[in-house]
Amino acid sequence: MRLINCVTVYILILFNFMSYLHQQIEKKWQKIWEKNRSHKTRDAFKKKKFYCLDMFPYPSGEGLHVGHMRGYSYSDAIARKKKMEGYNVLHPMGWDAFGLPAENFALKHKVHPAESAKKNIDNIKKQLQSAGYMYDWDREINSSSPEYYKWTQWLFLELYKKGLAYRKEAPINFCPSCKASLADEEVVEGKCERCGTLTTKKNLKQWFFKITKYADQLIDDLENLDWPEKVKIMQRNWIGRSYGTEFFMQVLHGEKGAMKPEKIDKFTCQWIGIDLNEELVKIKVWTTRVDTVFGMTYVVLAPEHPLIPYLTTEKYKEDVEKYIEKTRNVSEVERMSQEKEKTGVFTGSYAINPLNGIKVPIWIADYVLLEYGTGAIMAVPAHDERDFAFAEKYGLEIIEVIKSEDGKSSIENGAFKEDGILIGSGEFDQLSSEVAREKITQWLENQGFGYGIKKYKLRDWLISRQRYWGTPIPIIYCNQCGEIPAPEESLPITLPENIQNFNPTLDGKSPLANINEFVETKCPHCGGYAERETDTISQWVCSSWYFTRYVDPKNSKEIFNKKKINHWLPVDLYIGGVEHAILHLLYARFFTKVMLDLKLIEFSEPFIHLFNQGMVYYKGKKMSKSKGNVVNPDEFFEKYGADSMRIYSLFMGPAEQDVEWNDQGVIGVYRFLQKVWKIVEKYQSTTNLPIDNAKTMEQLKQSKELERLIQQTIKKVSEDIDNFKFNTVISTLMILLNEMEKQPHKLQASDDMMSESRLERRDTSYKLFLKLLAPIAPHICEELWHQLHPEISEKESIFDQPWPKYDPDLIIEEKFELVIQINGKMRCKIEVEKNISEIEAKELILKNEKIKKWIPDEKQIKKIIFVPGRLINIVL
RNA sequence: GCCGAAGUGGUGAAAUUGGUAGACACGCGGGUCUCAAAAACCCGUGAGCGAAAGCUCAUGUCGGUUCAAGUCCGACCUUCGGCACCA
Repeated sequence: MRLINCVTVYILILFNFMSYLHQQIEKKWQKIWEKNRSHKTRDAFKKKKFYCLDMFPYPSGEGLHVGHMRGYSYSDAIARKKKMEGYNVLHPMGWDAFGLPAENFALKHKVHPAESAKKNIDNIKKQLQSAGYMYDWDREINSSSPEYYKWTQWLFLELYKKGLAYRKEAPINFCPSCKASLADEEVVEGKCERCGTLTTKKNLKQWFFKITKYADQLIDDLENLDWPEKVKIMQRNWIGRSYGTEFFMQVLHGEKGAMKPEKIDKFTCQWIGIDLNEELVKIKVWTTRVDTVFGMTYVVLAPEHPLIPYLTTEKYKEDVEKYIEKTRNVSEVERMSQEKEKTGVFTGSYAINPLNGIKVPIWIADYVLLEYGTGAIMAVPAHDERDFAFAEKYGLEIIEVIKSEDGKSSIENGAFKEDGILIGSGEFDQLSSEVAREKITQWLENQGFGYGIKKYKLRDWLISRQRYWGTPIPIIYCNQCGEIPAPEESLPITLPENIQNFNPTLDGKSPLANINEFVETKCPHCGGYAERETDTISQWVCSSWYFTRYVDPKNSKEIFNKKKINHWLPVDLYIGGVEHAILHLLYARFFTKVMLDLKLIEFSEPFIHLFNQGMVYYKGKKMSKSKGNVVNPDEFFEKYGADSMRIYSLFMGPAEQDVEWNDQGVIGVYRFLQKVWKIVEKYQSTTNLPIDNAKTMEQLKQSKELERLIQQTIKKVSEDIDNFKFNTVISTLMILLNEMEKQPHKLQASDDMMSESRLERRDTSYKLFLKLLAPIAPHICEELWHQLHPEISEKESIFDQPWPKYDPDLIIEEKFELVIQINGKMRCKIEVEKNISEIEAKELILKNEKIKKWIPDEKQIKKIIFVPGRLINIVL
């Protein structure tokens, strides 16, 4: 009795000693990996490469939440599997540290943004390290460090030299709360993307990048990318290419032609089509429906159209001025929210339709936008619903010029918008819309009135910000020499660090404008007094090229080494949230195309394969600390370990789908890992037991089945990881583990039913299992791997092991359950040989008692359908 | 308004791409161990009827194609994303 007690105590101690202590194991291996520099990537140009990239985070004070972890866990698992498959893997991480969020955080907490950024980076880095991701920290980059932004400035100058960076005065989106200008892409529903404040329009002289020059390439090259279709569509829509016709119309100011305007700047002239050399001014309109041109009954100009003062007659001057004043004060959102009620005012002038010489009134209305097309439209109320609504309200003429092919169209209930057959269109009558568009455009071209042209919704990218925390724009203004780029050797133009007040100013200037030591400089040309540009560069520019810097992050001589960049890029797999579908991904593609044109690189697209992981919700909402619904991974790391967290974040649901975090869910995978631990421990303790003792036929059969299951698991896990189906990867491994638990005996060479050659091709089930699990649970697998291989040193990692290959011969089942259906309903199943023939199957089932019960009379059988390897269906 | 995605147990979800609906988990119920609890382990778990074998119903709704539909086709409903007076 006492002896038994002693043994029990001993076993208990032993058992406790061997239990799964995730905290110890994870810390242990994180240290060993770091010590051995296991995650360092070396340039091995002959080896096949894999560049696996996460969207770099901005160092928020909130730290990481489990939503971030989800994406990182996917990429880490893939990177690890690729490593085991023999690829040289580049898997770096860095910080998108410049920009408004970081600056706003710093302002709120009254610290210097550089300080808070550093603190936040340290914290997040610690979190990433305790998750055990295999980032090569030697390649860490920080977009706010001078070593980095030197090259942001350098790229700016390269764009400047190419004429792709320019300054102009324009009405730009302005956030009154952030006190900064915003790019179109940063305005969502008329609100600031970051803080949600309603934006206003403000006229400022600003820097732009000529992204419109690449509009066609940016659309066309989407074709060959392995990206989610959704993102491609969003980009296509954002660029918004449409094909149409532009033509000029003569203007009658009262009875005479209108005089040409005196001062309109070059940009605007180009935009709206004013030729200052001509005596009389013309209006340029653009349309995608030139087939409806005979239905034009008026012309509309945008309220900001510069020709308005020259067109408005004395009689209407007051009305027009009032209307323009009114529209100016209406914010974007109000303009949209007014139920699209159309308003407008007549100018008193007329335009002449070049097709039929008919004069039509020129109106002003805010449903026409200056920034799109030419800021002026031909209005065809019969065939455009907006024009229809406007014409009805102001009693303008409606002339029908398109009939549907069946002649049934009617404009009584509104505009007929579809294509059809032309009527009342002179020589173009009876043509289809499609043909008419071509013919009419041709006619306009021949007469010198117009031409066919593409237009885009995309506008040039506004990159200046009136804020402190960003890359200074490397431009100098000299009274004598004008706008001068900073000389390359003067880079980086450093951001002054010792500054008291980095609050944005109200007058639309950057806080840098108040720092004389920064502003005042010498003109690189004449040596005289000059001033620096005080706006900084939007952080979206920093992140438009960061993926190239990882290949050569410490190079101080050039932006990156040519050989390295062309070896490693493009990125093979890019993982991040859909929220960057337009902004970041479009900008990064633009920069890549520019860098190609600058001959810096030899590829035209940055990211071959893009994957957007779904968002993690908590209590039905997006995670946000301010709303108090953040799941902080740190406590879960402590309680369940990084491996459990990683597995659960992959197990929650399909990778591309949004999921809801459930605190209970992680328990399931924690139990799974405990079971893994226990089984391997148990396996080890039975190592010395002679297998032959227990060798019965039943066990042999079982071990053969287990062997088959292992092979099937290798296949399924390998394929599912490649297809991002991690949720089923995990369930497959759970199934295998449950089976292994039932059959704790080992598959060994002494199992004489296995041929020698087959044994050579496989490892024991436990080792195979660990390899399959390793990419998603690296710490526990590394630990158990070493326990199973006491002979190897800590330097040899399970991740240096080759990824398991399955044996196709071993997968095939010899028997299967044949499903017997009657009229398509499953009635019973019988176990049969894998390759049972149709005739054999029929014979077999008709003899079956259960089936006989369902078929009282064999003559009733209409037909029998046999699906080999699956089922047989009897149709009565 | 236009474009896109999705609707399956109490919950997260699987489903060989037209062939056994609900794998794998969470939760819940019952049990073992314990003085007790926790943990762990075992059994059960779509709904309805039945003592049981078993049967019927069930993948947002209504139709259709098919021997066979969660999967394909048509119409509709709901939810979530994106764009939004883009001529």
